[in-house]
Amino acid sequence: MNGIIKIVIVDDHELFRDGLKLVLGQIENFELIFDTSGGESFLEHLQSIDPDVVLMDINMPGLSGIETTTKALEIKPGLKVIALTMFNEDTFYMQMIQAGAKGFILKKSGKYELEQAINEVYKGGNYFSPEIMQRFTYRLMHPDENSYNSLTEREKEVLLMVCKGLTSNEISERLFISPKTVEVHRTNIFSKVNVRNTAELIIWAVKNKVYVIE
Amino acid sequence: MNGIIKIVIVDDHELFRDGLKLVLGQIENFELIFDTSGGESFLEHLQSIDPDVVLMDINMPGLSGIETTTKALEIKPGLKVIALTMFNEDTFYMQMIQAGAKGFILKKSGKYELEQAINEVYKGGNYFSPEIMQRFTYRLMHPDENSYNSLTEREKEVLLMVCKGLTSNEISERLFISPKTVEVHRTNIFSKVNVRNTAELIIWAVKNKVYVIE
DNA sequence: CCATTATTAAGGGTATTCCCTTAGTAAAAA
DNA sequence: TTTTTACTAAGGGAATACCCTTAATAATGG
Repeated sequence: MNGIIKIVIVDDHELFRDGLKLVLGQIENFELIFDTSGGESFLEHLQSIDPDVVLMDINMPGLSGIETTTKALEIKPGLKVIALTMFNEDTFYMQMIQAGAKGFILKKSGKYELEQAINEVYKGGNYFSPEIMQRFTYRLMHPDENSYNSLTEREKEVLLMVCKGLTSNEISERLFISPKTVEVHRTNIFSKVNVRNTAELIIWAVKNKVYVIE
Repeated sequence: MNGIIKIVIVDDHELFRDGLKLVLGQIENFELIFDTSGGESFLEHLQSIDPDVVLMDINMPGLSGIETTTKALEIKPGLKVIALTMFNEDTFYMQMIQAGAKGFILKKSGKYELEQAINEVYKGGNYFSPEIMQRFTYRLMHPDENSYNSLTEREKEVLLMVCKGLTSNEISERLFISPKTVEVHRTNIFSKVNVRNTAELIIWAVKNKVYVIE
C-alpha cells in the first residue's frame, strides 16, 4: 500500500495556486503540505518540511524556478521537482532539466495529467507533457536547421528577453550584467542564427518554434 | 436577500479551470453552472444556460476571449463578462472593454479579489485589478488609437515590411519615398498600437493576427 | 469653403543597435 | 597541464531607430 505523497506548490499566481490546492485535495494519497508564491520562501522552509514532490513554476519574479530548483537540490538532493510551465518558455526547458526537474506539465494540462505526473515522478520516473515532448523531438529531428542548439544557455536566456521586446539595458538589469555584455550576446546570437537585426531574430525564433507568441 | 450568482468559466487552461471551479465552490452564493475550454462551445451552450457572470480568458486558441465576448453579448446583451488575464496582454485590454467586459482580474490575483470582482460586476458595477487600472489610464485617454483599423493604408504597408525585418532605408527604396518619411510612419504606428520598439511591434502584429509568420 | 486626414519631407537630438577589438576569469575538455 | 568554451566587460564607431518639431500638398467630408 502506498503512503501519502507530500506535495509543495511554488507559484506566484495566487489564484492558480489556490485552485491547484483544491485540485490536489480531491485526489487521495496526495497531501499538500506547503505552498508559497516565491522561491525564496520555499528555500527557507525547505529545512522544516519534507516534501515528496514539488510543483514549481518556471517564471517567477525574484528567484526563478530554475534557480530555486538548483538551490533546493543542493539542500535536498533527493527532491523531486515537476516544472509547471505556460508554453512559450521554450528556452527554459533545458535549463530546468539541467537544474534537476523530473517532469514537465503545462498549466493547460488536465487534472488527470497532473495526477499521472506526480505519481510517476514520485515513483522515481519522469513525466513530460505530450506537447512538450513534441517540441523536444522537433529539435532532435532537425538538429542543423536549428542553430538554436548552438546557442549557449545564457544566449538562450537573452534570446527570450529580446523576443519579448526588451532592450539591452532592460535585459542587463534583469540579469545583473553590463549592457555591453548583453550586446555581445545579441551579436553572437545574430551570427549563430544568421540574422541581421532584432526583427529578423524574432521571425527566426517563431519560425523555429523557439519562441511562441500566443 | 441575494440569490445565487450563476457563474461560467471559459478558459483553455484546464488545470486552472479545475482549480477555479473549486475556489468558487467554497464561496457561498456562487454557483458554477458551466465551464469550457473554448469560446465556440461556450457560445453553443449560451442558448441553454443562463449565467449571471462569465469569467473569460483573453488568450485562447480558436475564438479569442474578445471575439467570444462580442458574440456572446450579441446573443445576450445583459451578460456580465469578467476578463481573466495572465500577464501583460496590454494590447487586448481596450479590445476587451470595447467588446463589453465589465471587469478585469489577473490570474495572479487572490481569491478575495475574485470574489469582490464577481459581486461588484453582478450588482451592475465594474471591477478592475489595481495593476490593470494603472495601465488603463493611458488608453482611456486615447480611446481609438489602439487597433489595426486606426492605421492608414500606407502605415499598414510599412508595418508589413517592418514585420519582415526590413530597415527604414530598405523600405524607403521599395516605396520610393524618403527614409525620413518611413521613420515618421514607424513612429506613428508605434503610438497608434502602443508599442515601444520594432520587437514589440512584431509581437503585437502576430498576436493581433495582422501578420503571420510562415 | 473650411476642417480634417493622409502622405510626404526635413531638421535635430538622443537612444539603441550593431559590429569590431581586446581581455580577464572560471569551468570543462583534451 | 594546456586548450577551449562560456561569460563577463570595455572602448570605439557607424548605422539605425526613436522621438520631437514644423510644414507643404492633396484629397475627403461636413
